[in-house]
Amino acid sequence: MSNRASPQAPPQGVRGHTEAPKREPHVGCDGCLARHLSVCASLPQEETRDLEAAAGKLRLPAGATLAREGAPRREVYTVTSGMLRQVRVLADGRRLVAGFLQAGDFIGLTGSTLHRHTIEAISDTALCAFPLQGMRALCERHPELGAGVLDHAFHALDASETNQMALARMTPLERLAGFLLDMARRQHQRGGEEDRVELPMTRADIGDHLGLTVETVSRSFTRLRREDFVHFDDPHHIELRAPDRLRALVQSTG
Amino acid sequence: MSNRASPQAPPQGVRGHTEAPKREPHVGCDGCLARHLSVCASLPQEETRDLEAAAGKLRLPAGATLAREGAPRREVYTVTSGMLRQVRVLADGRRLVAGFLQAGDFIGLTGSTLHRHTIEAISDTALCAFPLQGMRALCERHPELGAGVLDHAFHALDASETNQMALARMTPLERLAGFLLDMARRQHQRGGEEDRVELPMTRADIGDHLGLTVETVSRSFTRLRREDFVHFDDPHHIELRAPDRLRALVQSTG
DNA sequence: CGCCCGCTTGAGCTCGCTCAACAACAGTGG
DNA sequence: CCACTGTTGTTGAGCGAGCTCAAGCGGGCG
Repeated sequence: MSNRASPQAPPQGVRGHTEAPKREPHVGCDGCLARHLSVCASLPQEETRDLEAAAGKLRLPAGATLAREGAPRREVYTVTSGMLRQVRVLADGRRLVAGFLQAGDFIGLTGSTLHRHTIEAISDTALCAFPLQGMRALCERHPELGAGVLDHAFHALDASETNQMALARMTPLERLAGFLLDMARRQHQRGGEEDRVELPMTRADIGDHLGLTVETVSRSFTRLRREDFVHFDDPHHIELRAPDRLRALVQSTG
Repeated sequence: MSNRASPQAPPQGVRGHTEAPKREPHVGCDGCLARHLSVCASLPQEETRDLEAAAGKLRLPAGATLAREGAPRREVYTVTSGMLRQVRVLADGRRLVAGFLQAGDFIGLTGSTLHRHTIEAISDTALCAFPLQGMRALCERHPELGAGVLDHAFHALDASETNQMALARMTPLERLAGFLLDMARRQHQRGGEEDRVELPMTRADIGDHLGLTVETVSRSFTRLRREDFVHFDDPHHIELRAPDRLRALVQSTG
């Protein structure tokens, strides 16, 4: 066996309690913080009426489960705030975190009628929900929307292959450095500070994303800190001290 | 360093000589062996005129390079016969084989104006080529075609994440077993025998796909053979002796 | 207050990598 | 025709990076 099976997350929620996801009517795309990042951006401002009509707003507390691997899909989502993880689990508990979803990210990049991941909120999260049916109709009426979905699929594919390279051929330190740079870039796009990364997920989540154990993730953080690549007191708020030196660590092909 | 850098393939071709790719006029989709598998299948038989008009036929000898990572993209392709590999390389030579392409597979699943992979023919290969421009026009005229591309992107994404799970959390034996089963399934869809797999690629290619060294791939084959999961004399023609026992090895979530 | 969870650190071991050798084979050139 | 060379696949021996096991610390929550 290559890796210890992570202890399964509790079947529901975290911190003992599980609030049910809260549904609210959609309030309009105009003030949406994620609009410029999401598939919705492929539609001009004036043509969001159709979207708004179909959309529902959804709030998930940290630890809540949005969807289970293998369960039927009824909706697609756009994340407006917070963070979620997409998880696949083997029968014996070995876990892969396929990705972390943030504002603007799209949930529903599959042709399957079933969910391909279990999707869990890491922090308190808000989403826009669109029924699958309505989505199909919307895409026919607004081809740009379909193009937007395709574009997100292409990006997801590229990210997935980049992570394959990390998993297949890079050292723990390189994987973690690459991960931090990627998260920093994405959070900077979303208005975060350039050299700060928020990591609300646990070290186990990061490990299951990078193909490492918790211990190796922790040790790699310690090494990055000791050599002054990063600084942190709280393990969930990382300051990148030398992004360029970090980039040199990852030495990609560009 | 996690892995030895594979010696770079010769810049052009293999076996000393490199024939230039041969271009021929497209002869029509009717007799195409890959039609039912490819994006072209999303168009009804009668509406292939447009496709045929735009298409060119391309033949590559084994070892030839179709595209280089980072080079500008001008066309998309559908594979009609043979096999190719999609490769990404780091500056120091560490290599990832992102996938093996066979009849019906689509080349061009990216929104980038540049190629995301170096693409090399493993065996003699035939492709249909469509200029990028024409493709856009075709997709607007036939929305089903765009949907077909989206569907291929979804499948590629799923395959990529399945491989991520293998790379992150599975043993060499499990990775190889999963790989053989996947190749067998795909070749069976294409009319191959159910329990035979053709592996024209080298052990190094398989290693760079599964995140292993040549030696470990070879040893894993030997183990599978010793325990009668597979049988082979020629390392490129594998007979699966007990697909069900192999599947049990891979114990997925379904 | 006590328990549990998450993070970190240490000690030791194992599995897959590194290094090395060899056989089989194909292509090359004398 | 055969010696020579380079490539591919296989196997062995040994090593070290990352995993396993174990312990401790701090914070949050009941």
